Amino acid sequence: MKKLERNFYKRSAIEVAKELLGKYLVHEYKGNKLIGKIVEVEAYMGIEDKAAHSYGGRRTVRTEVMYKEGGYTYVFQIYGMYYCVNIVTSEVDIPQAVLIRALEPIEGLEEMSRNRYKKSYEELTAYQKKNLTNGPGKLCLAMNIDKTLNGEDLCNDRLYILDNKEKFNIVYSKRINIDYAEEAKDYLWRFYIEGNRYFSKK
DNA sequence: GTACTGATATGCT
DNA sequence: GCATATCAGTACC
Repeated sequence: MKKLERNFYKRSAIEVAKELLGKYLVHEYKGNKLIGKIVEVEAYMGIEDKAAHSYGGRRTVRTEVMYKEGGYTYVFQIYGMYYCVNIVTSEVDIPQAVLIRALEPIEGLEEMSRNRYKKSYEELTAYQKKNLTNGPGKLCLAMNIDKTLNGEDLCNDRLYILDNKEKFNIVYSKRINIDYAEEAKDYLWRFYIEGNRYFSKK
């Protein structure tokens, strides 16, 4: 499989979001290689999207990286305890991003299990196995993604995405937990792979 | 399986 | 001060 290149990311968040489904997110560190298949995403369309951190052109230390060209990560901390990973898309000064909401664990399950529960994979209950990476905060823990990876270039070798040609149906639905976003909360900007058991929520 | 609660960084008013 | 792009633990079906 081939690593996705810069041009893949330099399009609107909605286009990139749909095409990210089924692709492999890879994190290499300290001799570990963790891989998860992207099964659920949400598009955040920047300036015009009330749900986006960059709505109305808001620009702070936290949101700065979204103003870069596509192909970088935007990692932010939420509720004081958890991280969420986004993929920055589009061009410079167009602050769009795709939130990764769920992964299917592919490689490095033992390491993911230790990152999440401090236990080996064999010791996990069925419930814990299913919950390894099926939510934005959970997958960050499992993949060992934190603030130090904010602004990381996905065209490097530390964190990147592999292409994958797989056929599946894409389900369109409303985004999660953005009730404050008025009319924007009803936009169908959340996409997931139909029938995959590792997505976060109906 | 659902319902409730608490943890607490960042940016806004 | 207050709200948020969340999750785990507990209690109860």
